Amino acid sequence: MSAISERRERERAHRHQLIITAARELAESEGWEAVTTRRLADRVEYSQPVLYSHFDGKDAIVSAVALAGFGELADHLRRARLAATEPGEATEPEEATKPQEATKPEEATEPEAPLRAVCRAYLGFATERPALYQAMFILPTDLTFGSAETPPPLRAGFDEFVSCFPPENDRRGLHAEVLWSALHGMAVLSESGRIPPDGQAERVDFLITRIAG
Amino acid sequence: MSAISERRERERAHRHQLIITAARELAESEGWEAVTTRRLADRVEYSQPVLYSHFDGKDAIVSAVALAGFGELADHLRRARLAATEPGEATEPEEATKPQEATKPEEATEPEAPLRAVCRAYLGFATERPALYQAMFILPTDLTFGSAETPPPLRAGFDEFVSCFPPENDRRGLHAEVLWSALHGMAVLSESGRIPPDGQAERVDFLITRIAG
DNA sequence: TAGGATGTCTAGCGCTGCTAGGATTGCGTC
DNA sequence: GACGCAATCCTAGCAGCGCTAGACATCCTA
Repeated sequence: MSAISERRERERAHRHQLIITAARELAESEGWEAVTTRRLADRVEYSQPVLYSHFDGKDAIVSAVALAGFGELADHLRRARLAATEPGEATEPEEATKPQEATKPEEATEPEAPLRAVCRAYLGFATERPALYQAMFILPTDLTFGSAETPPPLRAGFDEFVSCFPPENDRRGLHAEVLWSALHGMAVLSESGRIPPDGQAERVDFLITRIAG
Repeated sequence: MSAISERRERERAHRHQLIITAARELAESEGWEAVTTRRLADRVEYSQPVLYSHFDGKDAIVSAVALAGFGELADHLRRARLAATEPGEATEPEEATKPQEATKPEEATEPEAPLRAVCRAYLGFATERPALYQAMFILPTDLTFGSAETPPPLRAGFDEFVSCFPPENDRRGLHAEVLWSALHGMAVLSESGRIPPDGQAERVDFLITRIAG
């Protein structure tokens, strides 16, 4: 009875992940308004009620996608930052695929290189995965941020911003909050066309010179 | 036939405004998810199809509320800026109600006083009218921003940010974009609890010192 | 006063998120 | 090896959504 229930639990976990993946793919290809419980059930080849045996509702599914997104974002930012601090000395087990926003080698000598790399990586993440970013920051989710039970991935991303500032800076947290706010604002305002999307590089340059100084 | 059709057009315009006002009030008291076409029709004491004789759809109603919001925001920012530049010399026809975020008199001598006043006014606007702000920046609307037919109120608000920087600054536009982005990011991230809402004042202080310098 | 245009409402379509209740499957026990 | 039970899954349906076709009433014009 043990082995059997173990197998079932394994299958259940697999299906749980399948739902999350299907929701994300559907959102990335057709937008979140196309992600309905019926279409999602169709895609995972189960009936609608199965979704509700895994999640409390649609918002919980979006939250699960968003949570995975925060994990990816933290990873993305961390790689960019490490690649910009000490090239070749990264503690990563293997090379893996370097983020597209990796800074050029000569920039690594500048003190604000990690900051620049993280900013570019953040905006790159937002523009390349708009649906995922939307789930993380715009759609209503069940995720709680400020409290004790905040999931680790949510903190990890923010910590990457904090790590861009020297440890002796006793207002790192504040600086990271403002930096994050500015980047998020730039991401969503340019995505919706409220500021010209072309000027993103110029804006982030200006932001870095002012924040880092 | 002229007087009659004029009266009808007047009534129609009045009802048009009534719908917008009702939608806004309903959203501000119960949130946008409570604004359904049925409830809205109930509130204006007409049937549903009447709404569609005034607007192309629900999004268009939200857009109308948002557009009014942009007008109010521009006005709000302008008052704050003028009150901070030259107290008593404002070209306003009358005193009217001064915005709550008006700076203290002694701040008016500082060069970045208008900037500070506008920033505070902006964040005050966002926190005091969350539903309106949501319609303007988060909900899907029909409004177009970057093009030639962009409604004037949408430009007016942005221009207030530009006016915070000296005319000889040839990168005012860029600075305004970054400033706006940062404020918008702070507004939405603190509203959703992603950054602590309490630290807003500290953050805006830091932002101003870095942006103005 | 009849005709016609204008304006409004009733009723309903296809969709949404979500759920109750029954059918089916497969394990554990006698 | 057959049976009872429990877990699993699906069919069918609810209330509500945005939106609209077509009937009805109302009012101005001739």
